[in-house]
Amino acid sequence: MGYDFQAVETKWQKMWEERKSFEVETDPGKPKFYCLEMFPYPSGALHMGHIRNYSMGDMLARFLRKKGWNVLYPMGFDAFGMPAENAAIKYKTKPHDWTWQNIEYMTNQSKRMGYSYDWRRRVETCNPNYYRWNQWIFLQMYKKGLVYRKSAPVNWCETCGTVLANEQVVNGGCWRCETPVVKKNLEQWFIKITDYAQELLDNIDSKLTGWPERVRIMQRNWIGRSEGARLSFRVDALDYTIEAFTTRFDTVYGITFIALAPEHELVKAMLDKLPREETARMSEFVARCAAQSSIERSDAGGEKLGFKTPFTGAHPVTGEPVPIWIANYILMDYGTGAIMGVPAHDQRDFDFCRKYGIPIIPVIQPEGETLDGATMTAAFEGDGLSCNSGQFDGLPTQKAIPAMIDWGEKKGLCKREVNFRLRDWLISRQRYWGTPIPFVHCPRCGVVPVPEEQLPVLLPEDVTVVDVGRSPLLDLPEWLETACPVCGGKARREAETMDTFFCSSWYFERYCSPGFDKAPFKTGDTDYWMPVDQYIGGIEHACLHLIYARFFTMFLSDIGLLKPGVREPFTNLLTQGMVIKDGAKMSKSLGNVVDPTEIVDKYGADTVRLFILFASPPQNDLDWSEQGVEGAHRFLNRVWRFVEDNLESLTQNGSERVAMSDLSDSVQRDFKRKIHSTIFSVTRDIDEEKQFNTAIARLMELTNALYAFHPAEPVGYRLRREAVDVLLNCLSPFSPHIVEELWQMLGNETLLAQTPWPVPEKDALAADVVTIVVQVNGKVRAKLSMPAGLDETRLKSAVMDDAQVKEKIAGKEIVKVIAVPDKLVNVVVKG
RNA sequence: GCCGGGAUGGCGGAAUGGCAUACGCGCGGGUUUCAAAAACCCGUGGCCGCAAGGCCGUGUGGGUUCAAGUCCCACUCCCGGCACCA
Repeated sequence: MGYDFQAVETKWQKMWEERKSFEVETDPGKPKFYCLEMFPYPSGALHMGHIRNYSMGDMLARFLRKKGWNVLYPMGFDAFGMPAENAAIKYKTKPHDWTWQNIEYMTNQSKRMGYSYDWRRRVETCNPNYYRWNQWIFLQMYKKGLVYRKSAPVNWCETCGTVLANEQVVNGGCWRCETPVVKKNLEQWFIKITDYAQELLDNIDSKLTGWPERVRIMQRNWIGRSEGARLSFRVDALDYTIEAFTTRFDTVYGITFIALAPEHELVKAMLDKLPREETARMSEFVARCAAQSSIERSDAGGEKLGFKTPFTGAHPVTGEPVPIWIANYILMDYGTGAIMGVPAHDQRDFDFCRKYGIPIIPVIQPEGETLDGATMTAAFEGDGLSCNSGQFDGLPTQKAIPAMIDWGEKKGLCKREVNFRLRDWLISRQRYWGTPIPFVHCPRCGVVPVPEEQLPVLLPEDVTVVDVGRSPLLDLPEWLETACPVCGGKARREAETMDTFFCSSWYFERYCSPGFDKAPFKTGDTDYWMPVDQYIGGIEHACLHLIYARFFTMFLSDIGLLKPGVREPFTNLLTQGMVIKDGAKMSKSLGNVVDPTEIVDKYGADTVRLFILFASPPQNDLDWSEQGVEGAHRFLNRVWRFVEDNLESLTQNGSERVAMSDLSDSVQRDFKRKIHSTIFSVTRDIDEEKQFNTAIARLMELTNALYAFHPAEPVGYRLRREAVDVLLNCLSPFSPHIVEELWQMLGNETLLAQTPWPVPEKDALAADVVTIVVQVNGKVRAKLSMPAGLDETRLKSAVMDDAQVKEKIAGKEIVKVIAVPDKLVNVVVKG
């Protein structure tokens, strides 16, 4: 059916490649535009979500090229990760082989879609020429004091003797043997991303103005800054000072208990001091908390568990003894792992105290109420007037907070502090298929970095993965055993690898100079290309990837690799919605997956690209409909047929334009206007609104107008040729192959991909005649054709003189007449 | 619970406070055909009416305005994020 899209698409893909149409170079003489999509994991094949993402990016890249920008538009693969290890076991292959096979397959899929990437710049993160720079950057971070080791819990299966990723924990058990998963502490590698928390937060307001509001809010919440004070409780019996953070120092007089996280270091010290029986009970409680999954622990509705210790701490202000409890709802990884308990003004503390019979003392009274600790049914967390708070009684909350902290600081009772919800980044993974962490464990010198000149620490490729949990590196003594870079003695390599988010935090800088072997990238290239002007990808990366990449850019700028002005990697961000079918996200488990390759075979890449951009605005979810695909295909056939059927008259009438001023026939003038208003709207929809669906709708309208226009004289034929030129030009970013073929059929020797984007003629945008809507009391009563450009007064009198209008308002008193030039007149009447 | 976003024909969706439903899908009718496919043409929010025309209509209830899908207030439902964060 229709045109031979197979032949056309293959022909032009070959042509673009031969002519190197999309290869770009750093050229400070030209204005640059960096258009980037989130690179895929090479899982086997591109899915519809990828196709949607890349069809948007390619359309923009092609559009911007035609607008005269020097466009960097690259593609690569985020190629390390656990699925390769699973696949290696399943298919009895090697992660390396499986990954590279997928990379080649997916590259070919992309080429078949006609995406205009500069393929010379392809980056694969599993390539040693890439990951050696991961290692190098990691060492720079180490030098700057941003890398540290700390013991942290991992999911552990006793039966398999392995570490499990969060996704491998199913209902609290191992995904293979169902053994309950336990937390086990391991020494792990961390990066101090929290050093950048404040800048990461500040730039959201000042620099990320081209990002969707929703992502900015998500990042703000993720970073989670809160201002407050740190205070301390002296525990003489243990010669220890408990530190706690609070945002409500104004409630300090309402403290009735102290609560520690079960993992708090003081808990261990207590165990040493207590009699045996007490120790047993306490250990048992701590073990019970530890057995709770992190999900149970962090469930707001979950039961609060507490254990009263025989110790007390001194109230920071009054010095009175305050009982110390251990509670499951206190988290070790936020604040200090200890809190001041103020049940009257914190719901969690309130629930805890009601359960365990701890006294409740209100220190804030809401307006028009008097709270009584004995009868309260819920904590009061709002603002009110302080009470039971010494000299601060009667102060409203918003004043009490700063006043009491000022006073506390002067007296040495507390210290202003800012806390972030953002955690340091745990980057070590107990896995094989990743970037080896460039460190060596020496029995004499400790943990020492591999010298830069010895990089890369190569990841052995010829390995057999037998068990997902156990890294094969541990069974490769020839790789594991090495010489200590400091003392030269026998030492062991770090066998853990980096989180793959590390790889994806700077790949866009690598694209600027992909082959460079002296540094991660050439500064001259990044100075020109960075930052990315338009980034496109899924919303699911709103917090992790998009924060890590921002942090990397700040760091690389701090060490002078990126110019100081580049603090943020992505100026504009577009987050596309999911591809939905039958009401759910396409997924293998639901069996509603549509394979892009099959659809491309059936309808061609041009059709798929067009449908996917037409079916919904970019941010929305897209409902997959094969009937919709047929509609898009029908449209392209209509365009093809028009050119083919009228080829003779179209080629005989050259493309020199007819000026608006030379047209007198109203049908011709309207048609000319349709052509130019189409250019205007399509340009605006793509460039400013990022509403690709409406841009395509306008092109469909132009095509409809083209079929409806019947040229009679030579001027008409020239106009029709102008319309076809504009249509093909504006359609080319969306469906690039078919239009290239039609363009050639029309006798052009240039590539449409390199033909400048059309500019609308100003005088072809203004209308001669407009339809004036006439309303009576806000209801449409007539539509009148009027010459354009009448001012308010003349419009009013013209409308009021109209016989039809006179009839509608006959016998009624005119109260008021509102006129909007070229649009509408509303007559307000009474009676 | 908190923070966002949303709700428009049978469906996807369109509408700088100014003609609600552009464009596409689907559906109905027709042309062409031996027949079908493809293509083309016409119609397509609901109700009343032979018609002209009228009334109603953008989740619900109020408000502002000459005029509200659009702005304001309250609510319902759906989606997303965060969630015992001290």
